[in-house]
Amino acid sequence: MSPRRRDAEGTAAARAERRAELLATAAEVFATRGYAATTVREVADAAGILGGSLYYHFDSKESMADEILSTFLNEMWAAYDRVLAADLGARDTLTALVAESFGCIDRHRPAVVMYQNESRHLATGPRFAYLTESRRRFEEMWMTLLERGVREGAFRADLDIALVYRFIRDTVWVAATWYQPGGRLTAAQIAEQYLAMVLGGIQHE
Amino acid sequence: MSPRRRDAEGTAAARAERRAELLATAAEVFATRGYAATTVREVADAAGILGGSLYYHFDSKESMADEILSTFLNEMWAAYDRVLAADLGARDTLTALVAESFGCIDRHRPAVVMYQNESRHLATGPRFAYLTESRRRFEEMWMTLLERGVREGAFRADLDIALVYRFIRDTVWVAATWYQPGGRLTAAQIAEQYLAMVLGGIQHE
DNA sequence: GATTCTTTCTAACAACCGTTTGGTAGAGTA
DNA sequence: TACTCTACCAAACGGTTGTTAGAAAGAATC
Repeated sequence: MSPRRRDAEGTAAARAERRAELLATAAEVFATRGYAATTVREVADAAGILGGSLYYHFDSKESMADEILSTFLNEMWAAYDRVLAADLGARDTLTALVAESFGCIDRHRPAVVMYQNESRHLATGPRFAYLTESRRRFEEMWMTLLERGVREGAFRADLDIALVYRFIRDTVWVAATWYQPGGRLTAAQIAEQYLAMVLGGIQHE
Repeated sequence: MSPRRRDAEGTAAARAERRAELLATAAEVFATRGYAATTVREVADAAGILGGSLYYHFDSKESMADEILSTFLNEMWAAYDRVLAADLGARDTLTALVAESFGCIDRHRPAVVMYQNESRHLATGPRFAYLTESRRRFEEMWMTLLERGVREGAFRADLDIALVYRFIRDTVWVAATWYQPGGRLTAAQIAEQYLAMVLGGIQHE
């Protein structure tokens, strides 16, 4: 490994770090003000630079959203795949998936908020086709799990599976809009309470 | 009542009807494409007129959003107030509130979607202060109900009330994003399934 | 049939948007 | 000290935005 090579790697690493820094800032602003309503000048402001300077690091505003969302989704699916590979029973799989989901919210809160609010509009463009594909795979995974759970006798058979799927999906992810890392409850505690609710209901027996 | 007066009332009614028509169109477009991302020309297109013509009926794009949201919230609170006035037990009150909520989604789906997606950003302006007030009152109502339910022994006491509140709030309203009037399930059927899940849980006993 | 009133169109406006271009300060290298 | 490269600034660009003013078409009224 030549010195020239090491330098190139050093600057590449520094560059990637700055990118990640700017993306974190952008995600925060996009999440709080909304992607369409946010100007690149506002993102730059929050990062302490001028609007045009962002274009040294990124091709476009859209490519920022792209990188934010795809990074989050890749990590999410890596976590999900680990759970699925463990090959647990339906109930334990659901528990683990929910726990991982709240973990994702903890680590990628602004990205999850963006996904919730903007994915439907963004997904129309070909660049964001992976959003639609992720959504499809997500639904397939959960529906298969819920059907298996009913077959195994772990879940109630008198509920509409498609409805249960939507309820679980929505409640889990919408938590990103109010969750505060470092708040009263940790992501793990919220996951625990959430599971107690979803599995057992809120009614006193 | 003079003829002149009757005419004035007639045109005022026709005018209000046209307003409502345009607002329904606007709400639909705002809901599907997002408020900030939607141009007034797109709204006008959907209504079959030109962009500038909208300003004969409305002061601004913002005032359209205002009228859409306040109309929905007024009707929602009227329904909620009827439920609260009936003075039922905690469990029946919750059931009735959830049913009314899905009824609101059925009648005001685009407005509910808008409220979900945009209220946070809009509420920063003084014109939309009622959004914040409605949110506060909504939380107060639900928290009071849940606390009463625990006291009465209707609801489990081992759950975090604030979390249960958010859980119920979010799942109910987020249904507006996928609910289709005239679809496989009616609003009442969804409410029924939803209540079965929230009250009893999805786990087989 | 002339007049008025209602609703829409035509045509623009200033402001703002995402983006580009060319320059520059400063650190690293020789 | 001279050169290079990185990260940013300064200033502008064409296009789009919400919005406005005046004209025009058509129905209602007299």
